[in-house]
Amino acid sequence: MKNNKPKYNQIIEAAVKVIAANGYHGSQVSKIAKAAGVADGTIYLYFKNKEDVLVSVFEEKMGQFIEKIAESTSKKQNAEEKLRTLIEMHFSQLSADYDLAIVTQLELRQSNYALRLQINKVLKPYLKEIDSIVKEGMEEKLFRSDLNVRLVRQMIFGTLDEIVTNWVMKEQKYDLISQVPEVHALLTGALSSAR
Amino acid sequence: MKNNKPKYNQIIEAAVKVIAANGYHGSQVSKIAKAAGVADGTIYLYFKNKEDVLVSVFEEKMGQFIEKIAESTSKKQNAEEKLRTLIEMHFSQLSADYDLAIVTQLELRQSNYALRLQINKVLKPYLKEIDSIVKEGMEEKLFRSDLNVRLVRQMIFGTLDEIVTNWVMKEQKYDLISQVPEVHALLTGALSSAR
Amino acid sequence: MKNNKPKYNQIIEAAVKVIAANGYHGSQVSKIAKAAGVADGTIYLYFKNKEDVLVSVFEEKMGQFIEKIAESTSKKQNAEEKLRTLIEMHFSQLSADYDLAIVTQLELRQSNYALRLQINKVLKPYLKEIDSIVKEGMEEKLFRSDLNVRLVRQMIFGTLDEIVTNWVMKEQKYDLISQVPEVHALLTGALSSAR
Amino acid sequence: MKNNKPKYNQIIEAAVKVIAANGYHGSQVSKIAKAAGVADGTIYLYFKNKEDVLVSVFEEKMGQFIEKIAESTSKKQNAEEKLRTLIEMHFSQLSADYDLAIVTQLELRQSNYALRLQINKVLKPYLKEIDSIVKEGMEEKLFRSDLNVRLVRQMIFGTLDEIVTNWVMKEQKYDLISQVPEVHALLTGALSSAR
DNA sequence: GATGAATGAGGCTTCATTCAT
DNA sequence: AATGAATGAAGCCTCATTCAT
Repeated sequence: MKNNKPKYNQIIEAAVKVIAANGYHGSQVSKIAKAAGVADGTIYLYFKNKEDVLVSVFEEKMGQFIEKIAESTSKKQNAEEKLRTLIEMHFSQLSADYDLAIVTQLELRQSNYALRLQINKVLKPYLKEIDSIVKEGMEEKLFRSDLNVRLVRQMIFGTLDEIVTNWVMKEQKYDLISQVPEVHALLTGALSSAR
Repeated sequence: MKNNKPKYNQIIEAAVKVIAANGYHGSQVSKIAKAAGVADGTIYLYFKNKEDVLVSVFEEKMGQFIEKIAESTSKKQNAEEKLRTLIEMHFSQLSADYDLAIVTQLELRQSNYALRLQINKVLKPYLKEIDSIVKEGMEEKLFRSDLNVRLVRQMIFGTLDEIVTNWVMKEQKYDLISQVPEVHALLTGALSSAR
Repeated sequence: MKNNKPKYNQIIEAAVKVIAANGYHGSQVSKIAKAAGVADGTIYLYFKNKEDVLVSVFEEKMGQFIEKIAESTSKKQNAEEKLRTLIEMHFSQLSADYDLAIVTQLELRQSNYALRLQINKVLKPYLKEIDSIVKEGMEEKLFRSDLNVRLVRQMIFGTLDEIVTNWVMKEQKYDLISQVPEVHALLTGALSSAR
Repeated sequence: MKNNKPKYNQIIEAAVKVIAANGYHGSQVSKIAKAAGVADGTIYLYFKNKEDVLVSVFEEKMGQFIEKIAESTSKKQNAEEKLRTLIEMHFSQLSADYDLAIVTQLELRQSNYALRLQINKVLKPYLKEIDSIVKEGMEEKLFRSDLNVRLVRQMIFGTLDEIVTNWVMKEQKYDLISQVPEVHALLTGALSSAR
């Protein structure tokens, strides 16, 4: 797919860099085109409009992001390990690509309501993944059996998201990955059936 | 105070309504002025510019929001009760003013980086309030003594914020306040020293 | 007259200072009012509108300017002396009041066509004064008898005006009054019947 | 050059016409664009902002104006002839393009201080040209050897400028070119070494 | 497929002037 | 006579999108 549409990927990569460097409102189509080494009009051969570029950035990047997390968690044996892996992968991937972290945590959130709905659609599989880990944990009796899955998912995602956003805004002045054990302990503590 | 600056408050109230109805990007100064029943230019007698109106909306509304929470929690005897009250007040206040919920959870987040920094400044006291509840709980031995206060605060705020945002985006199709006990159970479970 | 309308004169004096300090476009009515120690609305009790303030500044200041020149030249015996006195007075008065020089040479020229026509009207008596000196010089046979009075007046006024404007724009880095003899020599050279 | 930048020149020409017809303050960008037969935004492909359009009008037009004068004077043998040619060219060029005369003599002078400084920069070569004629005349002993070149230049430019401005304001009710001999006589009279 | 010059709608802000007190 | 809060018209500029080449 990448080799089939080299321009498409050039534009996606350029968009991430340009948005990370200039912010959402400073990322004009012409700037992205220039960074991608194509003409302005070429963008419109591969994308319906500017919003489509941004949605696609999110789709491509978060698609990979989520895929890798799912892949890693699937290798783990129980819900607690899967949750730890999910946190680890969430933090490590965004740690490894700071441009992407800026774009997903700060810049794309400045988009309008329509784009935000699209973004939510892209996140769906990630949220489903969290849901199934929670359900699995309940079945495994690792987690309390009376958990409200939706609320737990919102807690988990809200917590991770808030932590990463703070880390990005603090300009990564501390290490994100080293927080994994504590975060894992907090979240399993909330869910745990052990008392 | 309200009677001292009637126009100022008219404009703030109008801004909330207009932004809730039209979205951040659909809220032109002229629309806010019209809704407030004043001339466009009058806005600039009370605010430096459009951004200042938006910051002030957040300051005024979140100021009251936070103040009421602090007031209520201060009447409670221990950290667990304080946390429950904080959750209760957070949910009930936004439940009671759906326009405000739309504005704070969805629309004002579309603002530029500068405005977002201002918003963070306004939120500071709320985050401090959470911190002191956590610390109090640790002193009271209700919470584990080895908690990382920053992480816990990010978990609590991230969780509440994500829950409310989802509720707003789902167009309040379910009741927010009835979720308080479960959310409180989850969070205290995460923090609790009891095992 | 000054004692009869103290506010009127306060406003005129304030206008000169404000325009000299802030430039034509930086001199809002409210700034002039503040400098004069009156309310904005008070300006409109003494002047028809802002343009009327500016015209009046010019009228009052240039009225005095011209009057003093006429007074001084009238004491001189012949056209050559009168011309020297006119140059001397023109330069010395503007040298003595740098604010006024800025206002008349630079700032008020940025006004619109209508105001400029008013300004020309105010200058009329000065131009007439020049005319009569030229005519007197011709009668006295000091000047050539075939002079085109209009052209000569334009030469004299254009020369003095250009010299003062340059001096103001150079921020009075040299002395204006010491140029009088040379300027007088040039102009009388142009007019002189002696060959 | 004209064919290389057709839009650029269309806009310059349109600006002269629009300013001559509507005055400096009545010349909105949209009016200039319409007169040039381009979209408003097109202006900004060729000019940084509105001020840049006006500066460019002056640069282009006065550039040609000055070049033609320099070209003509260079063919003359002595300073007196050069001065006559300079006056002739100054008057004839502005006579031939009344729109340009209105723009340079009346409208562009209403511009702000920044634009005026730019205008002065453009005029520099013209003033230098005058200076060198004066110096040449002194070397040729046609002019007095003790002339203050700066003052003489200010006299010459101030005189010509005042004459043209009056002619424009009088709506060209008389012929400008026929005044050349008299003006030349006056100015050479001022400078002449013959006594 | 690729280009990039051209388009044109849309909104924040200033400030001279008014008028109720 | 004096105030000053309120008015509201008016214009520069950006930038997503198109389309002739």
